[in-house]
Amino acid sequence: MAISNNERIRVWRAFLEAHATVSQRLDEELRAERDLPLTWYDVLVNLDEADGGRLRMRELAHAVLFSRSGLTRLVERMERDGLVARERCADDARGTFAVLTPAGRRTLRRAAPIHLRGIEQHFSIRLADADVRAMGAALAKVLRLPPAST
Amino acid sequence: MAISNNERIRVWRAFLEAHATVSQRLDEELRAERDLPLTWYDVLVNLDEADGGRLRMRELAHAVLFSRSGLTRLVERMERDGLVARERCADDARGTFAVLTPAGRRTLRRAAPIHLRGIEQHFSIRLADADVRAMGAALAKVLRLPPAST
DNA sequence: ACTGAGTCGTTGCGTACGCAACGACTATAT
DNA sequence: ATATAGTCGTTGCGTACGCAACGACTCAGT
Repeated sequence: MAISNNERIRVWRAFLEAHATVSQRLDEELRAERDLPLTWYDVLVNLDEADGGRLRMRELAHAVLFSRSGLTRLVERMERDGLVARERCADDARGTFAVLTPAGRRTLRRAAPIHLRGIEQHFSIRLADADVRAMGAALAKVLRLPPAST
Repeated sequence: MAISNNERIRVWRAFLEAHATVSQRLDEELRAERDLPLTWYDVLVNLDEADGGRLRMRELAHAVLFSRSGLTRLVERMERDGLVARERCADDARGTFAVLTPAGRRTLRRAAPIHLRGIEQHFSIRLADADVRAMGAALAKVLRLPPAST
C-alpha cells in the first residue's frame, strides 16, 4: 500500500515535535548542570573538531547554522566568558579566527558527557539499531536535496 | 554489527541539520509567495482543525509549541491583520478563545498548497515509502519517551 | 461564605536572532 | 595602475521569543 500525502505530513509534524522536545531538553540539562547554553556547546564542539581548534568566523557560522551577524554576537559573549578568543587572519586581512581557549576546552570536556547522555536518553536509547540506520539513511536523502529548485 | 555511540550522534546531527534547512525553506517559500510566516500558518492550521475553528489560548500555545506569553503576542499580531479574533470564554471567565476569521480561513486555503508542496519537495519526495514508514516509527518511539526522568 | 492554592491570559523586561548596510580588504579584468 | 565586483566580519535596527510577576478568576476544603 502506498503512503498517502496525509501520512507524510503526519511524519513531518512528528519530526517537528521531536526536534522541539529533544533539543529543548538537551538545552535545559546543559544549562542546569553546566550553566552552558546548547548554542555555546555547539560552538565549542565545532572548534574542537577543527584543525588547531580554530575556524574562520564564516565557516563557524555555517557549522552552527547561524547568520554571520548572529555569530559575531555569540562569539562576543563567549569571548567575554573566556571560552574563545579572536585572532586576526594572517593571509587574509579581512578574516578573523575564532579560537578555542584552554578554558573553553575544559568547559567542553566537562559538558560533553552531559550532552551525550542526553542524546542517548532522549533520542536514541529506545531506537533499535535498525531504526537508527533507517533514520540515518532517510535523513541523508533529505539533505542531499538540491537547494530549492523552484 | 551494533551501532556505535558515534553513529548515533551523527544521526542526531543530521536530524538537526535537516530540521534547520527544511523548515527554513518552508518559511521562506511561504513568506515569498504568500507573505505569511510559518508560525502564522501553523496557528491557522491548528485553529482550522479544531472544533468551531476556535481554541483556548493555552491549548493553542501547546499545539504550536509556544509559551503562553509568546502566543499572546503572536495572536495579537494576527488579530491586527484580521486573521484571527479573540473571544471571551463563557463558562470560564479567565479564558479566551482564539477564533479563525473568514479572512484567516481564506489565507489558510491559499497558503496550504504552497506549504504542502514544500514538504513534498524538501522533505519527502525522495523518501521511499519504506523510509517514511521507518521514520514515522522511529519518531513515535522518541516521542513516547518519559518527560525527563532525571 | 471564606480562605488558600491553582490557573488563565497578559505585561515588563531581558535576550537573542536575522536583515541590510557599512568600511576594510581581496580578486579580476583591462 | 586602476576600476569594478565580490567577500570578510561588524554594526544599527527591528523582530520575536521566554521568564517571572501580575490581576482576575476558579475550585476545593472547611
